[in-house]
Amino acid sequence: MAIQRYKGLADDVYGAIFNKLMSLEIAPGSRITVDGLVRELEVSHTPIREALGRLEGEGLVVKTHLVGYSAAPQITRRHFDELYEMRLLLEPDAARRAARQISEGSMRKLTETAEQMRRLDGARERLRYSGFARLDADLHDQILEIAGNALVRETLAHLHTHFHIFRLMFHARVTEEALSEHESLLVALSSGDELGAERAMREHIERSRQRLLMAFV
Amino acid sequence: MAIQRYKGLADDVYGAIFNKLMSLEIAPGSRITVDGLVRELEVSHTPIREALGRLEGEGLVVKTHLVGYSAAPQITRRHFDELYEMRLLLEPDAARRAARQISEGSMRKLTETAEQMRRLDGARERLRYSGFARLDADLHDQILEIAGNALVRETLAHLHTHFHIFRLMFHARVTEEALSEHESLLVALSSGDELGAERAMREHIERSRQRLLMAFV
DNA sequence: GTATATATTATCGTATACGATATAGCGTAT
DNA sequence: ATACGCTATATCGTATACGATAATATATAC
Repeated sequence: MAIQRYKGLADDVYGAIFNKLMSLEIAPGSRITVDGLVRELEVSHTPIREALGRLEGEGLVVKTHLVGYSAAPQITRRHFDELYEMRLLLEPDAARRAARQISEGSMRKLTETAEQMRRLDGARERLRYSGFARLDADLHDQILEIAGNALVRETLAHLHTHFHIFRLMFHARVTEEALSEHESLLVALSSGDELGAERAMREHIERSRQRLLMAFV
Repeated sequence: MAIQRYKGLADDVYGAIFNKLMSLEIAPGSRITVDGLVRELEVSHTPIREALGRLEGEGLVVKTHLVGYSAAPQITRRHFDELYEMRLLLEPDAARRAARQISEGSMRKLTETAEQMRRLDGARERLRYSGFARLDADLHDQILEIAGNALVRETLAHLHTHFHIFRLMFHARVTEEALSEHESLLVALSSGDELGAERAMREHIERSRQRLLMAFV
């Protein structure tokens, strides 16, 4: 992640609201009153409105005139499908590029992340899945970084933000399968096998889609 | 385009600043003072700050603590390459899907847009290119709409916004070539030729890239 | 008992005032 | 002549006060 310079009090407020949204302390679709935040965070209206404006620009909150702000609604099945369709277009290609030009340092970092995920195996169920989702996102982001297209990387990170709200809802036992899929992917990457990496990524995303899909039933 | 409900005065301010950015009345990288906008638009600080916050969330302006807002910097060669790389991953696939399921009404609307572009041929140079760019964007957006993935469509529309600032910079004579490329694309779409549409779209984007690339020299 | 109208409250929307910081211009010293 | 430091101004950042609108609750009439 790129370092961010301090952008004023509104920046802190932004982070506070962002965390509330990610942790589901503010449920999707529920209202967000600025007076409530004024009392809770003990700052004035202005930085709060500015932060909410930013969140609106990013699509995490919506605004209705003379009614106020509310958290963006829950992800729908349609969005879910569209997101995975888009990932399948972008990420396998990124994996192919990554396999072509991966450095030793990047490979080591990637392996370490995968190791961390494996170690999470014994942890408590709910906590485990939350941590797993975060590390999985990190691993995918690392590959996109190696692939080199910052635009694609930022776009997916942004979509991931929306998606994360959704992911936290489920605590499916998905780790073991995903671990072996990551394994195949990393093997292809380290050996510079472009087509293998592309195929492994595509399969991993398709399977991930299937695993999460069950939650919709 | 989806209809938007009125979101208050800040919404008008947002539109005003947005237009200034698109028309290059505010140059990329130049500073935007809120007091200046207060005097010019004759509204108070609050709606202006809220609008700037939203624009920041969309990445069109950047904020520096205790310095203020400024328009996002000019697009770089690197961004340009990344954008086209991403378009090549997403749009040919969209063209393929569109060819599979296009309706008669959509096809008619598409043809009409292409006709409009052809009629622009005689207009004054600068005006022509500006209008051409807008219609070209519209045509691509229509195809993405037909393809059905709203997420991809919104993402590209968003990137296009950034890109538009850049496009207006050039007034290259690119219309004639592009017109025939659109022709091939529409023929493939109307005949339901999936692979042909995909190929035509890829070629169109690649050629568009080459045409604009000259401007970087 | 239900529906409609009115009053009250909560919240958004806007404006203004004050304090803090950075930038720029000017003067002085070397 | 140049460089350093100080002062002044412009702009951001924050807080508070007031007005407008919508949602809710209550009371009255049918």
